[in-house]
Amino acid sequence: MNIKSVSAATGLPAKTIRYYEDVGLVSPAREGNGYRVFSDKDVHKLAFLARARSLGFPLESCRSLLALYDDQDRASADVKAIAISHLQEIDRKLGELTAMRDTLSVLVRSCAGDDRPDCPILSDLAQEVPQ
Amino acid sequence: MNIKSVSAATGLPAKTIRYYEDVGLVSPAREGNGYRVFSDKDVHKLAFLARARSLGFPLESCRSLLALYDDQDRASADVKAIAISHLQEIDRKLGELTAMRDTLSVLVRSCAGDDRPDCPILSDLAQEVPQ
DNA sequence: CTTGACCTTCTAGTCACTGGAACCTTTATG
DNA sequence: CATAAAGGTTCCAGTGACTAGAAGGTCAAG
Repeated sequence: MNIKSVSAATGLPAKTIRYYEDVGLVSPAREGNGYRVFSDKDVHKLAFLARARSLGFPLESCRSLLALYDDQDRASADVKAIAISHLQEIDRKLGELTAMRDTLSVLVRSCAGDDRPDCPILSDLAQEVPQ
Repeated sequence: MNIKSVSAATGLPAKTIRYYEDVGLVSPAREGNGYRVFSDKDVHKLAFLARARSLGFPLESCRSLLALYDDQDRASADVKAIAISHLQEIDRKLGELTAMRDTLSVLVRSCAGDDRPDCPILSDLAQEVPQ
């Protein structure tokens, strides 16, 4: 299987697959012409990575998760710990974004959005007393 | 006012203030010894940037917002347009993160988190049929 | 005179790709 | 058989917004 087919099979861009090889996440074999050849195992690994990335795991966590997947003697606690710490990070970001959203939507609602210069959004940013 | 005081006044790290000068967002004067001297105007600009960044505006939007703030003939519609587009981006990210969170929290709840290897989190990532 | 707290510039690293250039190989078509 | 299109390769540079660290200059206090 060459890179284009793997890209189609996993949904990962070819560039990304090459990048994953660069950082040692997959090691496809090579044909005589230099082309990468992906085994079913490689493809499965890449699909795993695609799924893990789609859940927002950082690449280094993906690497750990892959290693745990390969380790028949793993403890599910180790997997869960990675997932929980990622969940906490997501919650942190959600909190941040929600706070931004709340402030911004109030500001947007209060701005006339016409051709006059008065603007509560700018007043807020400039930390002026609202007139 | 030198960089440390400005940092204290705005909450921005000195490194960040230098970076903002690098990319042309502020242009503090220089003393004979090469030290930056920040006017009240500079400090106000940096406080504006700090506030806009804390609402998640990209630096280039901050640049536009600063320009609009300086332009007495602006239309508030232009400011509002930037804010609305940022709000949409935030909503997009919130949607993404919420979807991740939903999936992940289900997976985390379903994982025993003990010393046994069975793990629904890994099963999901490997796209296996849950046993 | 020295110490310590400032300040400066410069380079390189972060994260996870992505774009593009320059070039090679294979396959299909006239 | 020539050629063109569609695949493949490597390598370099850029993204955003900083941040770490090195090497060194300046200034005020004791």
